[in-house]
Amino acid sequence: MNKIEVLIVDDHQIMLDGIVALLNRSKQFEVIAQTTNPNEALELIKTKNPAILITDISMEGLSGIELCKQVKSIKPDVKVLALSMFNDKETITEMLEAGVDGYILKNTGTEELLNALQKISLGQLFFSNDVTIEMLKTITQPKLVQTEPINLTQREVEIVKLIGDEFNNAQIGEKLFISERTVETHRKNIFRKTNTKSVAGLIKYAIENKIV
Amino acid sequence: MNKIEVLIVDDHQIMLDGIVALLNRSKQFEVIAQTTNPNEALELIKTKNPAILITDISMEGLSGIELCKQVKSIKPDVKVLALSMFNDKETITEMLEAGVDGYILKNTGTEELLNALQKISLGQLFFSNDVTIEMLKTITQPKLVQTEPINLTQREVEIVKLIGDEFNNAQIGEKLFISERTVETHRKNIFRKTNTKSVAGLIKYAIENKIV
DNA sequence: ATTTATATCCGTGCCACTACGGATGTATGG
DNA sequence: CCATACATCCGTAGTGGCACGGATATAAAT
Repeated sequence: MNKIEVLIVDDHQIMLDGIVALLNRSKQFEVIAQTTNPNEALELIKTKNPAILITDISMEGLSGIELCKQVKSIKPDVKVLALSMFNDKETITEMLEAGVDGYILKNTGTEELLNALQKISLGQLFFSNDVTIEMLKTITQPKLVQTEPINLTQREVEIVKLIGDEFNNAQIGEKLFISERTVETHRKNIFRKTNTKSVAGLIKYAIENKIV
Repeated sequence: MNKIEVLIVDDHQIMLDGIVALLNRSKQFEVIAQTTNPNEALELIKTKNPAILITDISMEGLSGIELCKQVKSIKPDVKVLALSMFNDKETITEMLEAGVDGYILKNTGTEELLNALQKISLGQLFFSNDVTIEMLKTITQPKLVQTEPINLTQREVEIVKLIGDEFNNAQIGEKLFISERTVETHRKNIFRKTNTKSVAGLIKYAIENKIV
């Protein structure tokens, strides 16, 4: 059975040595190249053609995010595993957009790294638990804000939504089984409450408050 | 070593039997109760106090989503693993919001189920690869819209901004030293180009495209 | 040279929405 | 019991925006 060929880039020499030593003990993976220079890594990928690239995220010269994007554009089949100290939402989101196949934190155990490499080599994705939790927050958080600061009554929120969907007063009346006049009154009250004076302002308010 | 106690609810009897049989062979987990009725499941959780609840998502009477929410509110320590046939974005998002600890697809292998149960019992999260891919889409998709092209001319963008600032046509005309009629024409063209028919839609478009 | 996109301007008529000022019934809470 | 908030409804008057159908000038693209 052939070993899976891995390329590692990390501008911290110690970290780099550590990972290399760890993988050298593995029977499944083989480090075919290593570098502290991300630009050099890009060249190595072209020439050495590894199956997996393990990359640090914050590096001088070329960030892991940029590196990942470039790798994916020139060699889409190369799997990329991001290795980071941080698990902030922004970095994670950017890495995901860059098309990363896995993202693990540097403080996680060695078996986590091997686990990740295994999954990734099978074409699956792998994310550290902490990273998954952050992803979850990104997905659910916007929805949580929704329930917080709304002065509007339930009925008024309904009206706002329908206004947002480009319905006019008559149509809204039909949908809610109320008179067009009532809709007008709600509108009036909504504008007063939201301190807006046109549909433009209202929609901005609605979007800010996640009503639409 | 004590076995981890599991409660299973699935309104498909065959599926239920299958999972129970599978877990009965496991040395790590023990099925302490099973039911096809989600409402009964809720009662069983109160009385039997399992460590993990495995639940189907689409069930008659009480959906897995609602069940999860209720379980988490009365017994926050009970871990919930969702089992579903589908991996659509909406269901996944709803389950995440309900506070689920894991989500796997019914077509995945048995070792995936055991894997998930292990992780979850350790307080971690577990999601099937397909589910993770959907989550990824949810995170990255909204950002992709952002980079989409803007058909509007410079002048039109100015107008849109001013509309967003709640100015009427006359005021916009004053500010830009053009006739109110010209503003109206621009408006007309803007609505056509953005494929919107009211200020509401326009502002939504403007916000999505970062014009406002 | 002609088409296309842009930016400017104009008239007319209609209707949706706004402003203003009411009214009624039902909860909820002090 | 009364005040308050909410949801419902109505009339009148006025106007802002929309539809439709034009026009002119400039610049870039074909």
